[in-house]
Amino acid sequence: MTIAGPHDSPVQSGQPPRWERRKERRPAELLAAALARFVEHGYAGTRLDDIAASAGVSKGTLYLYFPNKEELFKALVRESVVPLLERFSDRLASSDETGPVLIEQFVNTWWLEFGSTRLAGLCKLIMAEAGNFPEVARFFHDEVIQPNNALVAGLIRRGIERGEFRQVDVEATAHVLISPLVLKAIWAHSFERSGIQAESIDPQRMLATHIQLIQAALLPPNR
Amino acid sequence: MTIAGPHDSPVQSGQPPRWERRKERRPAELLAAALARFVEHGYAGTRLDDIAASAGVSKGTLYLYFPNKEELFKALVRESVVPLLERFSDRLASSDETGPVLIEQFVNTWWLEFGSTRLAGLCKLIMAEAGNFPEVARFFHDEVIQPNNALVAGLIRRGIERGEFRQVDVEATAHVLISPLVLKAIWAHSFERSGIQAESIDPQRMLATHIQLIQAALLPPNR
Amino acid sequence: MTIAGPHDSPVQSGQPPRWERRKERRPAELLAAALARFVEHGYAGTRLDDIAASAGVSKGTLYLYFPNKEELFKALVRESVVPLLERFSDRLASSDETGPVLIEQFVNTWWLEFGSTRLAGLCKLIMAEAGNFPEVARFFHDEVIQPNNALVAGLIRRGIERGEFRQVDVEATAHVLISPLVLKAIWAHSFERSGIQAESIDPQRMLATHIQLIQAALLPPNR
Amino acid sequence: MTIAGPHDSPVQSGQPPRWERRKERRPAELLAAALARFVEHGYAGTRLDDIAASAGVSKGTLYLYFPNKEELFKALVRESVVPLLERFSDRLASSDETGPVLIEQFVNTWWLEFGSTRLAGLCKLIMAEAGNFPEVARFFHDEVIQPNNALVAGLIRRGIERGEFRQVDVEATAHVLISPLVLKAIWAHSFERSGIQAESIDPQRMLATHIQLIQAALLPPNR
DNA sequence: GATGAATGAGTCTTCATTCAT
DNA sequence: TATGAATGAAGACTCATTCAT
Repeated sequence: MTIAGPHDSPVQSGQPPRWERRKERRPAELLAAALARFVEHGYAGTRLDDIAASAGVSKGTLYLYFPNKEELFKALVRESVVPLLERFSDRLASSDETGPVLIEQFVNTWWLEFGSTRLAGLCKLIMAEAGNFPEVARFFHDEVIQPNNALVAGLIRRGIERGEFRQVDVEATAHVLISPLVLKAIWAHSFERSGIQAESIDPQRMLATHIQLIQAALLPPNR
Repeated sequence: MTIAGPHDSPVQSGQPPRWERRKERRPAELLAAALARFVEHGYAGTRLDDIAASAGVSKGTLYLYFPNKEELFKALVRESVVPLLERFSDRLASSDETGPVLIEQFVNTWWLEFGSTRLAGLCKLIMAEAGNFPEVARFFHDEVIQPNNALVAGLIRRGIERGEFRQVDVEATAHVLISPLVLKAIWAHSFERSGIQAESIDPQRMLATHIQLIQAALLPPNR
Repeated sequence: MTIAGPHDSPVQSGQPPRWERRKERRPAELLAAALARFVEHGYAGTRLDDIAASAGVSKGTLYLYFPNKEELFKALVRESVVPLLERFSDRLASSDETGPVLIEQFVNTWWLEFGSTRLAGLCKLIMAEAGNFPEVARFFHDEVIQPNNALVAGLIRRGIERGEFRQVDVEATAHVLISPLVLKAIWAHSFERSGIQAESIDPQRMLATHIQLIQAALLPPNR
Repeated sequence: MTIAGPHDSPVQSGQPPRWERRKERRPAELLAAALARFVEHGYAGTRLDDIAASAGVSKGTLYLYFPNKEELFKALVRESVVPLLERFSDRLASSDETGPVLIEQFVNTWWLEFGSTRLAGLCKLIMAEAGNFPEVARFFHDEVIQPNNALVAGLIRRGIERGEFRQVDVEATAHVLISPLVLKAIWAHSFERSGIQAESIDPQRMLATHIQLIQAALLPPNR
């Protein structure tokens, strides 16, 4: 994450540059604190006081970096989205593995790098606030969900073209493929956070099954 | 209690009365209005004034039926859940169709009777508010999600026992089977509500694909 | 207490008149309930709902007899005051006992007929609400307190004239004489109501001492 | 904490700041304003808006110092009581004057330092609200009234032991001695505040008479 | 008359935002 | 910069009052 302050303070000569970096990191720290709070309590349910406290600064400091709560929220989404975008595309697009292997890689990588991180809460958050912040929802959809779907669709389409997968509705299949990942990630930030883990299934176990099922489902009717 | 639509008072011609008594129907009307508002704006983001207005009553009237906002919310969940519980279990459990057909029936019925209704928003709502209302989340999990999972798991297990399905991790497969349904239902109340329907896939199309895929995935390896 | 309704319902011939009296008594019952509530919780702290409930009628019924809360309160004071006015004056003014005996009679009678009754709470109530209802306070002062003081002052003045008491500041002495009675009566509706009775002194004991002290204090410097 | 008068900010010339920090003095100022308002209108009849306005701050500021109206009220009683406690005890307990002189001193001091101050209204207030705040009433009784009674009882008992006073019921006499003081103090915050001063007697005049009477009443029967 | 459901102005309380320090 | 005291608009909730039944 590369969130920089609005001003780059001129480094005093002789000063150890390490301390300057602290100031540059402030906004990112604030956004991290905000993400955690927003995910847990929702937008309206989160007080700026809480965000400030959990970031270890005073309430007023937030206003040095963000003009108001709404902009803080939007910045949060914007900045959090950037790293998501760069994660998979390159890696998977240029891989020369076979379709089934690519699917396995995608599922595992997605979970590892997104589903299991606190960023997954972002997805829940945005869905919950879509009614209040349509532009944010659109932004997230256009920048994250749509590309992600396209990526998966690409994998499947490539597999079909190569004869590794049977003919299916590519877009619909992409949705089906992604759904268990997304839902499990969201789940982790709602029910499972609230101590409801009894019957909850271990993600690895579910993902392994999911991979097997989807691979079997896509097997071409060869022979 | 079935949550009714809002306000259709058969006012006789003449001067319209400033208000009228509807002790019986009121609670359901209020809950219906509350559901719509809560789903759209979240718990904290919804004003009681709005709920009241959208139910066609004044603010004070809400307090005749519910002691406060939180109890209104809990009542909403409680009352909405009851009809959900009775929907599928009986029908599917006693069916004598084959496994693949049962799955198709389940998916279609689930979508028809839950996923495509406004009650689906309840799921999103509760997930969003799980952090603020753990008891509500637990209630919903115990009364709706868990039984639903068990129902699906039962279908799969029966299919395996009958040799209609191959051996799989039953619970994990149930999750995988349900996820696209749930996510699509949630989706409908977030992104798609916000006018983001461009790339959105028609539910029927996705569900049809989902059914095909899961049926294929569960096909026993015989022959 | 002779509180009558605003309308005297014409007695149907043949009807047992006892039942009609019920309706006539309504307002008095309502005022009695109101007095108890107002004394306990103050004017603003008392809900009309409570008064109605404690009188065994519905809220709306109050409005059949009193136009609003304030008028109910004023009626309460007005009606309660009437019996107070007639209590002592005649009896004591026309007595031919000696001064010390009259004082003893006054103290005991006052306590018996006013201080120990629920009407004593009225005094506390009016004092508490004097800031909000100056007219009521003035009314009570002019109709109750002032005459009462005058009565006591008259007793003392007569005693002095007869040589039963020594020369004193008559009005000031009247105040001193009445104060312990009033304060004890008020006390009974505040601290002692709240379960604070531990160190509280039995009224009879205090009054007996009070009588002795005031008699001794007024003893003429005879011999 | 001594409850201070309201607001005398030494604003420098130039543009007056919209508000200024006074973390130290604020609580006392707020309590002073609250006392005045509560005494005049009672607890329920006082709006926090009014207290704030009369303290020269905004409504929200009250909540920086007190969590809610009830706690503000309790803090008011608590803080106001402390100075009362320290007023008389030391002075009178260690005096070596004779009994009659001590009584005169007590009456005059009590009036000067309590009865004639705005704190006297506190007594009326607490009596009026005893029904709604029993704990407050008990606190006030235990911390103020009871010690005060004990102090007076001590004076009388000492006088009896020294032969300066005749044998009397000590506790009852203490009540009788204090009553005119308390009632006059309460009076000043009810009827006399409402412009009913016509027939009201000057406190000095009444207290002088009270002192004479009680001294005469306690005179030992010797000689 | 009597009831109590419905109303809405009025209060308490919260919290995003400002600004003196 | 950073702080946190102060603000005031907004929202939850109450309750005197009205009015359909």
